[in-house]
Amino acid sequence: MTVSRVLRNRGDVSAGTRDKVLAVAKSLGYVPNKIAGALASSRVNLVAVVIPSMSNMIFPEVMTGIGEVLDDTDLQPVVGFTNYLPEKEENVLYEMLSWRPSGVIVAGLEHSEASRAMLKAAGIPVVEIMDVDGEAIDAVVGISHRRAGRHIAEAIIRQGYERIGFLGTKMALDYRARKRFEGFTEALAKHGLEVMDQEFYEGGSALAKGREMTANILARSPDLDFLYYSNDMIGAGGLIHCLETGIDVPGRLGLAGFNGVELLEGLPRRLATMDSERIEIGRAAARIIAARASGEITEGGQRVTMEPKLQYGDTLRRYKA
Amino acid sequence: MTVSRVLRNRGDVSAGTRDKVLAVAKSLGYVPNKIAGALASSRVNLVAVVIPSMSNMIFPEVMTGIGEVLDDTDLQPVVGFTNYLPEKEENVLYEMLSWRPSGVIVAGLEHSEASRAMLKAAGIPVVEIMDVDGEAIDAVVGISHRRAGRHIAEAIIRQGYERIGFLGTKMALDYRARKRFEGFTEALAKHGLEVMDQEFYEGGSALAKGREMTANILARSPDLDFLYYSNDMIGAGGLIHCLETGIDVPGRLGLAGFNGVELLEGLPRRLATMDSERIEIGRAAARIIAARASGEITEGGQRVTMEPKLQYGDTLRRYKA
DNA sequence: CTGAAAGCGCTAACAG
DNA sequence: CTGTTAGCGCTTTCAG
Repeated sequence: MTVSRVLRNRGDVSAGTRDKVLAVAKSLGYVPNKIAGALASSRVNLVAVVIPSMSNMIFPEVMTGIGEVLDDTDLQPVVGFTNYLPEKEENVLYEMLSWRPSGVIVAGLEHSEASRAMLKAAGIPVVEIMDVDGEAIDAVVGISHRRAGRHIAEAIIRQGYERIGFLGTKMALDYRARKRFEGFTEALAKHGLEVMDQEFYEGGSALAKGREMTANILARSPDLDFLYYSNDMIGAGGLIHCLETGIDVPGRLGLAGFNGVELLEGLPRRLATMDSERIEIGRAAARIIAARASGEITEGGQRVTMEPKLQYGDTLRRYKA
Repeated sequence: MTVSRVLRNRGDVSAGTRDKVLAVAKSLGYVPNKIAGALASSRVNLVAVVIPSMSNMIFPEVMTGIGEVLDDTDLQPVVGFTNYLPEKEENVLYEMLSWRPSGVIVAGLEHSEASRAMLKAAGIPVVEIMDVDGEAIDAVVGISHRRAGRHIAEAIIRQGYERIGFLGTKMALDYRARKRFEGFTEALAKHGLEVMDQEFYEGGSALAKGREMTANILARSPDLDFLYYSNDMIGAGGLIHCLETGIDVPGRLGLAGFNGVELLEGLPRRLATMDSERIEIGRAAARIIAARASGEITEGGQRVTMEPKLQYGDTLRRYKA
């Protein structure tokens, strides 16, 4: 039909006919059927976004970044949650790929063989996000968590701390947290140091857990002079504990977290942290998908490595700069 | 083909043929094309979720609830963001409805005429969430924000506070915040009281803004004896300000927020608040969609009103209970 | 510039 | 139990 041409303002149609069609369409409350359209044209304006969950404050921000840039295109995000479970990821991917999306944005570089195979076979742009330490399927955008861990360890050592404790989550499948930890201990080892005590948690309010864990670890190992937290929320909990119990921070005890969550900016003291560039990662990933979906870019395999800056805040700098 | 039957394990197929088909499908890395399937069967396992944004901590939790229950079904969420803009909502809805989803979950009861018309004409379950104060298109699940505002005002008055200040956001289009405020002032009026001073913000870190606004309003109106915040984050900022400056809370000054964000549970003192039941709202909405999509329930128009409880925390109770 | 016709890859109904 | 057939509502190509 000519109608199709009008609705997609494609091809030459006389102004008269166009107006007529538009009028009728509106009066009928006509909503096109993209399913049929997609089937016929094999073009789908959906972008699959596969992330672990929505409940940890970091992925919502990634989504915000993605949403921002897709907004300027005709692409729409479809989200799926994996709960950090590889089998779940596989299902979700299968499900989503069966809609033949224009691209896939997936968190992490660790996937089951089947997932990798599907992604490779899909023939669409795939952007793995958050992490760059590993082998990518196609494009990647993220930070090096290993490097981030090293980086902070070095800063801690440089400030003269040497009895270091680590507090983190129990998440066995959080590869990024693990890589940070590996980079961290590796850098300590280079200076002949090691983590002297550790404490893990799961579930519950991170802030409260952070207080609790900090109290625990200090009770057990009172001579620690630095606590490295795997995320800012528990770090903030630790900071609150120290403020309440009058521990001299950063003199007697230094603290650092990870993520750079803006949300904590109003605390009495700023926790040392490292920005994980979440929004920017979302934006960059979406930009790659958009550019490739529109044919603006044809090659794949782009690598975008963000360089998170260490923010000393008020809990890491022992010596005046 | 019989193949179709196997892949959807439908109809009677002999075990032998089934296995053969499955084997071939796997070896080929076959991923079905849901577009064609949907077109042929006019069944789509997508649920449209239309929310303002992902950046305010409340919608991610709603998504979590939705994701949780859809997980046990074969339904998948597709999200669209409106940024609190009615025209944007209209576009997003149009876009999503053109995929003929099995249901729509949309935040709020306020929509453009066109949006309402589309939703009504779609012939699929529509669940409006968050708010129940207004006329629904089909099903609703949420809380009464007006009632929540009244409720907290009454509690404040009961505790003997009477010089009350309000701190909130500038969001003209946040109808729910406005309804809370209306309920709040209405209840005050009933007792011959009114809001004595107000302060608004936009953008930035809510915690930091809360501190700043609290300092401002108290500088301007030092005789206020209660501050009601439109959300917990700015409320927490206010609480921190009070703790730092040594203001007696809740003796000389009472504080209350709104939302019940679990995240703040580790603060030195618990802010009075009211749980907005976000996860539960997400779950209930998804349950309605799931039940109706599966034909388990046929009638529409269900109304689920959550009853948020007032949590006194440590900043509202002046008198011993 | 506008119409007609042929599919897109599947499901549903119907025969065998 | 298994094969065949006719669409689903569009886009695309090809004639007018």
